[in-house]
Order: sequence, then structure tokens, then C-alpha cells
Amino acid sequence: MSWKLDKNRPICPQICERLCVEIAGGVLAPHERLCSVRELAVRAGVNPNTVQKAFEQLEAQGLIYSVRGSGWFVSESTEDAATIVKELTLRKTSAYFEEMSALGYSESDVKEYIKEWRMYE
Amino acid sequence: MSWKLDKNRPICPQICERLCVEIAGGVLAPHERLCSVRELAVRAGVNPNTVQKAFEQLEAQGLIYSVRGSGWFVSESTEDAATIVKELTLRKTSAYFEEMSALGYSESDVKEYIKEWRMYE
Amino acid sequence: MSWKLDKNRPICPQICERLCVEIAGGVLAPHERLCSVRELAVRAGVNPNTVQKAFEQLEAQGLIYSVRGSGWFVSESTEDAATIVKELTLRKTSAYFEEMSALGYSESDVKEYIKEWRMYE
Amino acid sequence: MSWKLDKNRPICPQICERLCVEIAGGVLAPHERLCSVRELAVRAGVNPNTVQKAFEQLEAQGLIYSVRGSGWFVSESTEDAATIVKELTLRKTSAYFEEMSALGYSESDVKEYIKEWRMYE
DNA sequence: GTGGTCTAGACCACT
DNA sequence: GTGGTCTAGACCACC
Repeated sequence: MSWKLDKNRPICPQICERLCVEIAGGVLAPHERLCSVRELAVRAGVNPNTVQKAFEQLEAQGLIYSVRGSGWFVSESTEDAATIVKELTLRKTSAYFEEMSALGYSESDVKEYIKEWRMYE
Repeated sequence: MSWKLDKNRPICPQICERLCVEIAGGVLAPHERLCSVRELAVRAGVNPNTVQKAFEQLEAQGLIYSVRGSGWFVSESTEDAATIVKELTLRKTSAYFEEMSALGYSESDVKEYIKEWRMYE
Repeated sequence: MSWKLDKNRPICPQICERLCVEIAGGVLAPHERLCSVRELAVRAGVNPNTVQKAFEQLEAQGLIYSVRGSGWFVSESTEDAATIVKELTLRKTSAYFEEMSALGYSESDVKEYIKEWRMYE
Repeated sequence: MSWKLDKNRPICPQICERLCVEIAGGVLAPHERLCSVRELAVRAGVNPNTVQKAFEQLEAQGLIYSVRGSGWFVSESTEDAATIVKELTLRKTSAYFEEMSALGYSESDVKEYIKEWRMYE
């Protein structure tokens, strides 16, 4: 696992989203043990508290569970993760169109713009 | 001007962007007087301080200038505004692709997804 | 509002439960503003981060929502709060019976014990 | 002995309490040999270190003693165990009333609630 | 070693 | 002033 994070966005949700994607995609199987809070913090170069918070949020969503003194584990069901990823996709795309709309682009303007898009870097 | 703002996003930059777009698009002509801070605040349903701050930021970018006791006016040159809008467009789109990438979508995945997109609401 | 907390139990859930009870009981009405994080922290004699965490958990449950720079507010619907209080009641009572059972008491033993109970202090 | 433990509570004190109850109740007689740490760990499905720690805590309370190379044994006196069980009963019940009070229930509310209680599962 | 909780204090953007 | 986020570091119980 490479754990580069985008420093321009809040770290905590990035960790959540990433793990959610890995759970949804089967990279992390049910009942598989996650990195420890401390280890992941070191790997990602962030504070353990931030990782802890992310894990707790995933727990609140029912995606993972913790066992004291032993670690965090992927929940039995993996479907929730997939649902959440889809929701995120929808929400982010919707937000993007909203913002572009505020910049004066119509829906088809955006679609045209995206069609021609070339990612750099 | 209808001044509905997206309550889910920070207000201040929304005001900046919106005025920037209007200046770039010629809706607001050079040396035209803007709404007063108070009036705009009322129309948009936000705190006058927030509008004030937005105006100050636009001033710092050279898009508008203030005349004591008389109000805020659009600057002579309109090109800066257009540049800024293009920059925003680029930045937002780039950020969108980055986030989608973090959700596991390739560049072409996103393009395909966008092609099928239908805005609701 | 008196904000004495039980120092023998984790503070964060205590704050959550207390606010939940007040929302469920109508002490806090929909859209009413809560104490600020900092103020409540001072009143309860705890760290602002702990209060912040409690508020975020209540937000995750849909009981309250935050407005940047303005504060936290009770959500429109109050029903969830009542449901959660009932759930807590059930869970705590169930846990109590479990623990008493582990101490060798039958269900009726416990009921008899409780009937005679007199709270001191 | 069936050694099902409640996975939702800390393991170590559960082991302590359970053995304490068995000593107090005469299930384990003075000078009787306890299960070995390893065997008990296997039966209860927990880490041997946890069992070891529990035994050490019971030793500190004077309820059991160890004989090198031979195992752990119940102490001569059984009274301490009974006292501890009573104390636990008192403490747990007191804590339960406290928590219910924080949920808005008066002492008589709780008593009424308990009277109607039916354990499920 | 692990997670769980809390404190202290910082910086930022927004009202 | 407010919330939002993060860092740093502490202590505890459990494995």
C-alpha cells in the first residue's frame, strides 16, 4: 500500500474514502486486519489521532470494527462500502457540476470541457 | 440578480467567484457600481461581514475598487477576471479528477461517467 | 444547565447522551442553538476537543447540525433522539442484567434486589 | 465449566469476576487447583496473557495463590470472595442507576422499568 | 504491541 | 466570536 495523501484536502476523509474503496473493491476482505493506527499514521505521515478519527468514522458507518488490544478489522458485510463509494461518486460529481454552474458553465459546457480534458502531472 | 448561494459550501469564496464571473462575462461593466455590502448581504441572506470580506478579496485581486462613501466599482480592466475564472475552472476540474481517482476511477472512467451524467434537482 | 459529569465514565458519550435526552425531552427545540463548543467545555470542565467529538457524533446520528462560524443547532426532527434514548435504555439495562447474571444472579434475583434498592448519596 | 465470555466487555475483569463468583459460591473449594492458564485460555478463546493477568489480580486480592511448577490454587479463606462479589453487585447496580438517572429516569422510574423487564436472547 | 480516551494548543476560514 | 482540522503527547486497559 502506498499512502500518499493530497495535502490540499482534509486528511481524515481521505483516509476514510481510501479504505472504503479498498473494502468495496475487495482489496481488504471481510475480517481482515487493517494496519494499526500507529503504523498507518507513520506510513501516511500524519498524526495517529487523525487515523484514529478516520477509523472511528468508518466504524460508525459499520464498515470496520475494533478489537481492543488487537486491532481494527473489516466488517462481515462489504456491500455498505460499495454503496458509500457510489454515494461519494454521486455527491462529488454533483458538487462539481454545481460549482461549474456557478462559474457560468451549462451542463453541456461541462461535458464538452471534460471530453477534451487532459490530466497533467 | 438572483443571489441563491450553496449553503453547503463556504459563502465568502462563492460571492467572490460569482462576482468574478459576472465581471468576466460583462454582466458587470468596468466602473459600474456594485450592490452595496448591506444590500447584497440581505439579498443573499448572509452576514454583511462576509460580503465585506469578499469585496476586499476581489479588491486585492484588482477586480474591483472602493470609493469612500460611495461604494464599490468594477475595475477598468476585465481581463484579470476572465483569467481567474479560467484558473478556477482548471483548478476545480483538476481537483475533481483527483478525487475521483482516489475513489478508484481512471481518467476515462470519469469521462464515461460524465458523458452519461444527468443533473437532477 | 448544570453540567456535572461522572468522572468514572468516558466523558464524550456522557455529553452525547445528555444532549440526546434534552433533545428527546424537548428541552432543546428543533433549530435551537446549542452552547458553543468552547463554552460547554468550560462549563463541564473538559477539553473543547472532547465536546467537539461529542457534537460530531451527534451530527453523525442526525440529531444536530453545524453552521460554520455560527454554532451547532438541533435538527428538524426530534424523533431520532427519542429512539436513541430508548435504545440506550434498553442496551444499558440489558448489559446490567448480563453482568448481574455473570455474578450469579438470576433474572428474578435481580428484580428482587432492585425492588429493595435505596440509592445513597 | 462453560467459558463463554461477553465479547463486548473487557475480558480480564470478566475472568476475575467469574472465578471470584465460583470461589464465593463454593464451586471452587479452598486449596482446589484451578485450570491451567493455557487450558483456560483455550476454553475461553482468549489470549493466555489475559488469563495470566487475571490470575495475578486475583492473587493480589488474596483469593488464590500460585505454586511454582504446579499451578494456581484457591486460598484457604473464602470470605473475601463473597465480600468482593457483594461489592461488585453494589457497584454495578449503583452505576446502573446513575446512568439511568443521566437518561432522565428517576429511581422509581427505573424500578418500574425493571419490574416489567423481560430478558430476550 | 494494540486501541480508547483525554488534554493542550495550534492554525484556518467563516460569521 | 464560531466551528474544522490537525499535531503532539499523555495515560489507561487489554492482548
